[in-house]
Amino acid sequence: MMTSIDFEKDLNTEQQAAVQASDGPVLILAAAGTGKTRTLTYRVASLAHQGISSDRILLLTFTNRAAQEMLDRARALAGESVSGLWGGTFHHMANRLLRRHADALDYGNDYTILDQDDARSLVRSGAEELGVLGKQFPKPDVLLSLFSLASGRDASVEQIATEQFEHHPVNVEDIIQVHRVYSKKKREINAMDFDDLLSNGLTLFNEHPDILARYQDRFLYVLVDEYQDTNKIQAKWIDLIAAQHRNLLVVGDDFQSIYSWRGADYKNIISFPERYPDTQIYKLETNYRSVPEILEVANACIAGNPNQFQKQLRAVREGHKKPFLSKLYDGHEQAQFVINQIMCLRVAGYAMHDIAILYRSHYQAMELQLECTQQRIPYQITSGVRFFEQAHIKDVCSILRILEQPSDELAFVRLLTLLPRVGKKTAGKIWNKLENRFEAHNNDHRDLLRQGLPAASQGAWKPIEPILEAYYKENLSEDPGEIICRYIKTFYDRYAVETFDNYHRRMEDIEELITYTTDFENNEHFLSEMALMTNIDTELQKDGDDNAIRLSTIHQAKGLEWKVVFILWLADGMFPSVRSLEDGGGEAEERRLFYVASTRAKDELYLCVPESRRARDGGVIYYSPSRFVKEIPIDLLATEKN
DNA sequence: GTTTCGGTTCTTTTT
DNA sequence: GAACCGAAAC
Repeated sequence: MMTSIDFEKDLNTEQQAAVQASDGPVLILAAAGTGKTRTLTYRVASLAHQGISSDRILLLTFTNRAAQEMLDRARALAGESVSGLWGGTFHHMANRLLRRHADALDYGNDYTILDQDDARSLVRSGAEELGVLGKQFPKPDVLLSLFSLASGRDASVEQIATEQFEHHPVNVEDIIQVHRVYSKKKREINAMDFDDLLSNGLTLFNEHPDILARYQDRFLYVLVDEYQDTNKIQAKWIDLIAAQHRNLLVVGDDFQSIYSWRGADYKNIISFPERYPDTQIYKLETNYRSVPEILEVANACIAGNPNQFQKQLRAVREGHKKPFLSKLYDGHEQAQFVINQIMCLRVAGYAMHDIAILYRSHYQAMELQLECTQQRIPYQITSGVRFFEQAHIKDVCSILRILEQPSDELAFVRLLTLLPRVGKKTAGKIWNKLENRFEAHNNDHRDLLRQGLPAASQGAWKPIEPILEAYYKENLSEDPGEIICRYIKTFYDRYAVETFDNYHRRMEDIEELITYTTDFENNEHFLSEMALMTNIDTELQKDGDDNAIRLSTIHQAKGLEWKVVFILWLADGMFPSVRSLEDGGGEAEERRLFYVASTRAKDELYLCVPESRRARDGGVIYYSPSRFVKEIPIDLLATEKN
């Protein structure tokens, strides 16, 4: 048995009650900063303590970061007794099941996972084939998010498209056609996008009761983090897998539901007690994170939202300072203000990494980035482009993909179009000649390929061929890093230096990628993991710069905390953003976003309210302060320095 | 007919 | 920074 855990000492009474809840459905309403992760990990440890074998516990999270943190903390607490735990994101779990059972749904078990980029090009080529990609038609990204919404809400594309384009002259029938072609193409190349992982996971259970029964029986306990962010498909899947033992514990905070745009349905959490009438409900309201002045602002801002579980954040910390409201002329002045303030905070003893600047959208941080660079203030930003979706990373992975999955057209085309004088058309022709399949160990296939290449690319292709052969001869499927190394040596290094102005940085990324491959036992595992891994900071960049301030979107800041937080662009139209207000529930969600942002702060919170912005045509747009700021009783805020 | 190049425009949020 | 579009180059 492991060392004993002192539940009474480590947890407050609210948390203890939740951790020691008896079997059956449990709903934990955990407000921001109330020790939600702590409660969940202690629950896991407590189950292990009771002698429940950890491989019969399923723990679902939303982000890779949350999964990692939870597993680490559970292990620290309960040691090896939790090592067999099944834990990860929904997408990971679905992938884990589908790798075993995809054949039951007429997929190959070696299916590829498409990221946003891949999905986009597939949709584009579908739309091109149908000849609908004119000016009057939505762009691939718009179509994709529409398909995604349909999938997540378990609704038809027709329904979502009709809703979405109610007031626009868009041919819904064409959209349905594109969706059909897109789905067909995915089948042809044996690929699933992120949504397919979830929906196929559900289909697997629905259509194969025998498989479902196995997992229902297996998982005695199912725990779900961030339940308010689940979509319909996920909720159904959870209900199914927990149906036999009914030991379903969900943790969430409807106040922090900020993902409805991708199909999250906070009704899942609201209606949980109705779906499970014997639910035990526990509320966590004691906040350890923030000073009372910050919590008062957070409570005040969220109180007006309709349809929610009533919760009040109760502070345990001592009073400090009121949040500071700063009215500024424009983004430039805002940047100046933030930087001046940071200087003061430094003098007051705060470290760089105690400070975060949060904003609605990436572009709202541009002026600040500029200013920080000029003033030599180190900053760390989680940028819009995700590590694994950068061109050079995808380039070197395309060779791994085509080796692993002969029907992966996207990888094939990507690989070939890197060669000189080979573009989409040429690559497509060769792919057709190969009858939509490239087996690298097949001599005929390689001959066909070579013959299809224009003269200008023959020289570049030649040294790549031996790598393909070596994959089989030397059994390199167990060492994807070696494939990348050889590929770089023979081709990509030269390509990169000729193509990218920031060659060195990109090659460093690739070096990191190679190191990263060693964590995986083979190419297949590596590829399917990295498709699900979107942020570098979760895995590759754990050792973030300790001496830098953090710039982040609010969405990416969820679950994190800093001593000092600045919120930028609190202007009506920027935050809440114009686009989010267009559809009905938009304002409430934006308000929750503001709530999430303000509850990230431990000691000090700064609300920045610029009143104008340069328009594209050179004019000036004026904004009134964000409605969220106006809603806060003025005496809760400080407006002058004390 | 294809590919490549150069200029222009626009950035929500994530697995 | 990357997606898009039109023009130049192969």
